[in-house]
Amino acid sequence: MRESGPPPERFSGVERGERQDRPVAQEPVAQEPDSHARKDPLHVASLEKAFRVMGAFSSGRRDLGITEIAEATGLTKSAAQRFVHTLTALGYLERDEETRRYAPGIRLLDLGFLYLRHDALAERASPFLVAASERCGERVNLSEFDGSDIVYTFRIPKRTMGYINTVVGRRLPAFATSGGRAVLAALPEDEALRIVTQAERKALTPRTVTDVDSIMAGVADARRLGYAFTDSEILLGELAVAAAVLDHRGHPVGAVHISVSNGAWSEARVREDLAPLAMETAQTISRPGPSTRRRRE
Amino acid sequence: MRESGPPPERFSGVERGERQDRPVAQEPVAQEPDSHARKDPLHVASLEKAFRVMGAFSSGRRDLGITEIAEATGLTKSAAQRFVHTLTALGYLERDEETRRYAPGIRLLDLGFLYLRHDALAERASPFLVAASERCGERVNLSEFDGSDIVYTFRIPKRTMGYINTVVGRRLPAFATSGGRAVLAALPEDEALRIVTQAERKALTPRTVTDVDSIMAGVADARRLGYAFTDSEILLGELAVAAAVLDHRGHPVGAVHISVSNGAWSEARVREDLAPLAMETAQTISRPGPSTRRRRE
DNA sequence: CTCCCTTGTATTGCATTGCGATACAATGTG
DNA sequence: CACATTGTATCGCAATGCAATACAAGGGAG
Repeated sequence: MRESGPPPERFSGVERGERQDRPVAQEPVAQEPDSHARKDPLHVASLEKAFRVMGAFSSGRRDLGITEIAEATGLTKSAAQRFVHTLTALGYLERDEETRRYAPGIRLLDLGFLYLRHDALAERASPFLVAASERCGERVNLSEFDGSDIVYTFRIPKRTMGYINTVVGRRLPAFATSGGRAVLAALPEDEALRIVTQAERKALTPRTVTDVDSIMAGVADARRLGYAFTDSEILLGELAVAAAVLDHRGHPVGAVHISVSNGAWSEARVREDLAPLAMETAQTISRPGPSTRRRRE
Repeated sequence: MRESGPPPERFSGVERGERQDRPVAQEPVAQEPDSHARKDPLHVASLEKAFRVMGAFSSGRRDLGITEIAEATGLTKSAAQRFVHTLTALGYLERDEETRRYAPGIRLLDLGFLYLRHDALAERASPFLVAASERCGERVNLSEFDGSDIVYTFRIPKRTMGYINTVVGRRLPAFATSGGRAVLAALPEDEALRIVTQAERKALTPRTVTDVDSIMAGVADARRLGYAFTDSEILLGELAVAAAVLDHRGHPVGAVHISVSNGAWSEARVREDLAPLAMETAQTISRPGPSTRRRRE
C-alpha cells in the first residue's frame, strides 16, 4: 500500500551527513520543474509549487531570501514571492524582520504531529523500545520504511552523539542504515536489489558503503543473522544494529535500531549483546493486525 | 519576533485530551472560510485551502473520506476532491485503497524535520535534558512558546504514561500546562493576563483549571517560586513541574518540564526534588545569543 | 560617505488555472 | 435487489494566480 504507486519524489531526498556542515553546494535543490504536471486535470499546480518552496529549505541552509528561493526552486521571483508570502501568513515560514530572510516555522510541527499521533506502529512499539533502552542503556530508535528510505518515528536519546541523531522525522536512505538493511533483507531479493540499485548512493561519511555488491552482501548477512550491522556509515564512530519489524503478512514495515559509540563498545559486544535485544524487541512489536502502522479508529 | 504580528490562527488549535477518545463531535473543524482572504494580492488562496484540508485531520479522526473533508473544511466537494488528490500525489496524504479514505502521510514528518533540525534551543538543550532525565529517572520535556500555546520539541520518554505524551509536535494551551504557566510567569503580568483571558479555556481533564483568576494565581505562584506546578490538568494522575527558559533579553522562549505519575511521587517530593532540577536545567539552557531558538548558520 | 549593485516589495494587464455544478459510477445497506 | 450514499470524471466560465516590470531599500566597495 505504501510501497506501490509512482514514488512521488521526496524533496527531502537524501539528507546529507548534517553537522558535517560543509558549505553545501548551492545546487538546484528541488526536483525537476514539472514533475507532476502531467495532464491530470485534478492536479493543483500551486500546491506543488508551494511545497517546492518548502523543499528549498531541505538543502541544509537554515534561512533563505526570496531570490535564493526562486533560484533553488526554479520559480520566478514573482512566484516565489507570492508563495513565501502566503506560507508566512499561514505560519509555516517565519520571517526575520532584521535580515528579511525566511526559515521554517514551528507550525510545521503541527503537520508532523498529524501523522505521529495516529502512528499505530510507534504507539505499539513505544513501551518496548523504552524497556530495551533501559536494559542496555543505549539509544534505541524506531524507523519506518518508506519507498527507499527509512524515517525515524520514535527515538530515545541517551548521552547523545549529536542532536541530529535524536530528531524524529529524519529520513535516511535504506541502503546505508542498519535498519534499512534489515528491512531490505526481509524483502524479496529482487526487490531489495532494485531499491539499492535505483537509490542515489551518495556517501554520508568516508566509510559509507556505496557499491551495490557490498551493500547486497550486507543485506545477505542480515538475512542470515536476523539483524543488520553497520559501522560509521552514517556517523563516524557510531556502531548500529537493527532488526526488521514485520506486518501480519511478513512484509517489513520498519526496524528497531540500537546505536552506540565505538568508544564504549566493540563490534563483538554489539553483536553479542545488542543484536539479540534488537531482534527480540522487533519480534515483539511485529505481530499482526491488518494495518500495522496505523491505528484503527 | 515570534510573539508579534497578527497570530495566524492555528488549525491545530487546542488539541483535546487525546487518548480520552471521546467521539469528538463532528464540528466544523477548520477556521472561518475566508480568514486571510483580505484583499492581499499576494495571497494565494489555493494554499490556504490545501492546509485547511490538512486541518480537517486535526479533529481527532484518523482517516476521512472526500465528503467528510468537504464538510469539515467548508469547501465544495469538487475542491476537496482536487486538493486531496494533489496532496496524495505529493505524498502528504495516503489513500487506503480498500476504504477509499485518506489519512496523513509519513511525508509530513519531512516538514516537521525542516524545523527541528535547525532548532537551536532544542539542540543546545538536548544534552542537559538527557542529563536531567538520567539524574531523576523521569520524563523530561522541552517545549517552545508559540502564541498562546506551547509546543513540545524535545522529549525523553520513560516508562511512559501513554504514547501521546512522548510525541514531538504536540501543541497544548499554555494556561493548562506547567511549562505554559512558567512561561506566563516570565511575561509582563498584563500580557500573561491577556493570553489567558483570550485563550479558549477548555478543560482537558476534570481537573483542568479554567477560570482566569485561579490560573493567574498559579502563574503568580510560579513567578514567586521560579517554577510552575500542575496536578492532573492535562492527564489524570500526572504531576508536573516546569521552569521557563529565557532568551538574552529575559523573554521566555520555552520551558523545561518534568512529569511524573502521582503513584510514584507526592506533590511534596516533586516540589522538593524535581522543581530545583527543572529550574537548574532551564537556567543552564537560558543563556544568551541574539537568536535563542534558531541556530545561526 | 555616497554610489552602485543586489535583493526585497508593489503594481498591473492578461490568460491560465483552478472553480463548482452536474452527471456518472461504484459500494454496501436495508 | 433497489436505493441511498460516497467517490470519480467532465466541462465551460471567469476569477485567480501569473510574470514582467517598475520601485524602494539595504549594504558593500571604493
